[in-house]
Amino acid sequence: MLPSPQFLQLEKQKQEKIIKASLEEFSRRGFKGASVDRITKKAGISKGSIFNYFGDKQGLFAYTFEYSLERVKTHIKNVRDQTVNKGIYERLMIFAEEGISFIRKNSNIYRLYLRLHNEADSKLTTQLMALIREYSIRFFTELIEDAKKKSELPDSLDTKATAFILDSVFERFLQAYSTWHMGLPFGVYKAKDGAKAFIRSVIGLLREGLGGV
Amino acid sequence: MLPSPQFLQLEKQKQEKIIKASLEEFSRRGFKGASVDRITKKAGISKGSIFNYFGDKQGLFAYTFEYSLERVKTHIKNVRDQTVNKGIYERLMIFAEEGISFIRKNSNIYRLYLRLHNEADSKLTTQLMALIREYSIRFFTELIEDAKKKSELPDSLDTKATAFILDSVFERFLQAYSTWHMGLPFGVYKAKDGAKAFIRSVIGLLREGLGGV
Amino acid sequence: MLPSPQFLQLEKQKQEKIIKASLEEFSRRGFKGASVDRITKKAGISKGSIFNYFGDKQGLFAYTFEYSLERVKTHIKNVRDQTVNKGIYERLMIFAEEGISFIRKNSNIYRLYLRLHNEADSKLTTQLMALIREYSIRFFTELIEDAKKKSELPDSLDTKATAFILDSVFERFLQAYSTWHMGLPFGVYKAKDGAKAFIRSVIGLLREGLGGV
Amino acid sequence: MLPSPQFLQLEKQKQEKIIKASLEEFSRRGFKGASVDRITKKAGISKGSIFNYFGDKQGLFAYTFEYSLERVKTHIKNVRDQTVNKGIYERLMIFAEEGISFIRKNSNIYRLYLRLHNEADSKLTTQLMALIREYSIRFFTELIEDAKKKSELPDSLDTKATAFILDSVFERFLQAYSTWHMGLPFGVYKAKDGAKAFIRSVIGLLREGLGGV
DNA sequence: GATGAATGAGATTTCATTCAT
DNA sequence: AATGAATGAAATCTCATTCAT
Repeated sequence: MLPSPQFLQLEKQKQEKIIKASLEEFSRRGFKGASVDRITKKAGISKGSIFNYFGDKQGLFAYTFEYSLERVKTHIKNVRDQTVNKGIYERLMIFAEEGISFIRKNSNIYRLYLRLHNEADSKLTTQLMALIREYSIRFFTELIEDAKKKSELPDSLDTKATAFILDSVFERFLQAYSTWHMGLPFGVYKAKDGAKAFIRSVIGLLREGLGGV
Repeated sequence: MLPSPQFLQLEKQKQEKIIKASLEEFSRRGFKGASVDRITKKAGISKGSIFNYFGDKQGLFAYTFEYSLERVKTHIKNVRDQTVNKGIYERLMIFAEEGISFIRKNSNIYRLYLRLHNEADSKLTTQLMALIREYSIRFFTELIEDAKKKSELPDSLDTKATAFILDSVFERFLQAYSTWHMGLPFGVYKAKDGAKAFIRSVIGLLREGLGGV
Repeated sequence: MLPSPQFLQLEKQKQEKIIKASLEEFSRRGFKGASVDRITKKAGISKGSIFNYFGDKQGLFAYTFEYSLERVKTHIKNVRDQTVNKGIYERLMIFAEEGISFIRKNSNIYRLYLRLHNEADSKLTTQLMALIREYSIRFFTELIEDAKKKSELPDSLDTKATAFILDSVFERFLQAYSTWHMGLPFGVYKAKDGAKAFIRSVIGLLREGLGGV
Repeated sequence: MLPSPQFLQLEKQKQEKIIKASLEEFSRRGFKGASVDRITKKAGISKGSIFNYFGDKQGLFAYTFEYSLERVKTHIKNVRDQTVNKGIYERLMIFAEEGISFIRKNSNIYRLYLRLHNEADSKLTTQLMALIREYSIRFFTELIEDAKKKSELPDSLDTKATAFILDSVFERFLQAYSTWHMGLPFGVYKAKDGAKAFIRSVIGLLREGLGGV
């Protein structure tokens, strides 16, 4: 899973150019569909070099994915740490906004994640998927437990079910936001701050409940 | 998107054998990973025929997908019609149970759907994804509007946001249930009726709200 | 080790063209040095076909080798059967003459055999070499035992050592004859019937012994 | 065929390390199969240096081979000189024993020689093979002529044919001894001094003749 | 209309050789 | 003089698609 020392000694700019090309190709075409040839051409390096750096196609994919995952984790950690003093609902709101912002700047990373559903045969992919889901669920679990401690949420709340709901809704929200075809049903997305307003409604609903008999 | 007349003139049994083989291959390996050769062998027909029937690999995939979608639609319609006289929360509960049951019997169809995330660049796949989401959202929208008419849900409820939440949570529930690696975080899935109990908690939470300050 | 049915259904002429091209390439360049591309071009078929027929490069090599070995075995069997009523020394002489004649017509087969020394790592090659040596030694052993039965050779003769000497000398003779660079030291080879005269001397020597104190 | 002055100016120890690594690689994998990378790593020098020293892979091979040949020549010369006062048959026996001993200590050199059969198209290899055979035949010719002078062998003996027989049998003996798969047919090889006893029988047979009508 | 052998573009991967440092 | 990262030609192999039978 480690690239060769040669790769790590490249100037950061070149490293990033390679990762970016790889990320773009894998996120648009999936593992099988991606062409190492296209990646090297996009990255402006030779075919031989990419194999020197990563051993084989799998190695390149694994590194690209881990690199991306690291960026996501860092992003999430940052948001968590910067909102530690705020209330749970405000935190969720900020988390959604920052998620949108992250996806806007890193659309390929999100697409790469969506791809993973696809290659479920390979052990590698299965493990990667498990990593992500675990990480995400754990994040929400911590958020909820923290809120209970601070008496922002009732102690009686079912943590697992709540984490599940939040994870589902937020993942779907970002997914809908990031892929144009998911956004179509929701005109609100087009309006300025439409997304913000929409997620605010959703969070409100989750808080108050749908109600009814 | 239409197979050739020759295909439609085959006896239904043979048609289904072909679709089943195709569904199995595409759902297990994705579009790129699927092998036309394996499909023809599993289906017991010649390589030439499959191209006569569907033009190319894409055509076979498209038809297989549409066929599967039709089955899902029929299933959903049936559940909707059979529960038209029940309350909204009971309907949701039955919908979840029937979803589990459908997936148990048609695991390949659900896997095929998950695969679609993967091939997002091809126009075809994008359109298919849009179809599904639209259909699913529309189903929940109808459910909610019907419940409002019957005064089971308050008129003031934001229909779009509610449909979005329900769609997110239910899709994720079925996804978690159908793929072993998603189920791991939730021990409840292993217990008899664990899934049922869990989704009941989730629906309860959605109804009552998370609460808190 | 069996080629696909498709290959066996080709007209014999085409089959032979392919084997001939393969034999030529492998015998001139060894396994590693041989290029499947060059073979297909020489044989006038497509790259895909050769893999359809033989699975992979190894399969092509194995079949080519077995095909050649079969021809050698048939040749040896024929000579043995046609000389069964002759004396041992006349048989050896005829065996040498027929060996020369076979090599003249099948120089590639002999070169392929010489190549095998080279690829001693691969299990396949090792097994093939063992096959040949065993076959050759067995042939001489039978010849000697037959001669003992007919009282042409003394019963006290050490069969193993004798078979070893005959095998060594005959193999080397054919080797020297077949590769121009081995022939150089022996001017006799150039003269008409020089080879015949030379091997006659050698057989005479083996029969009478070198003598001396 | 000459390495660059830079190579010759290296300390002998380093030169030998390089040749040893090269010999090991070429003798185990043949010319095509050998990897320059592995050689440089084993030798502890850089890839650039090996090309500075020997021009290209062929040059490295040629030098390695000549170096090895020189060691063989020296060995043969030593045995010849140290046995100059002994009888011809005793000399042959010692030659065989010393051959076994040499191969035991220099298995790579012998393997390299066996490899040469393989690369018969390259002019280089062809020339090298010719060198060896010529040298070997000349050695036996000298031995025989010397024995004739000393009246150990009859003047009437056909020198060329005799040299040919001895060369064949001794080469084959060493070959059978050095490669495990050649040794299998001869159980005698396994016993202590089995090889010695066997070659003694063979030499005895050559001296006395096979006999018979 | 059905067949399946033949095709060849394209994929991944290796490795001798070069050349800037 | 030595280094080793970069190169790219060439190798093996796959597989959707065609087309003669």
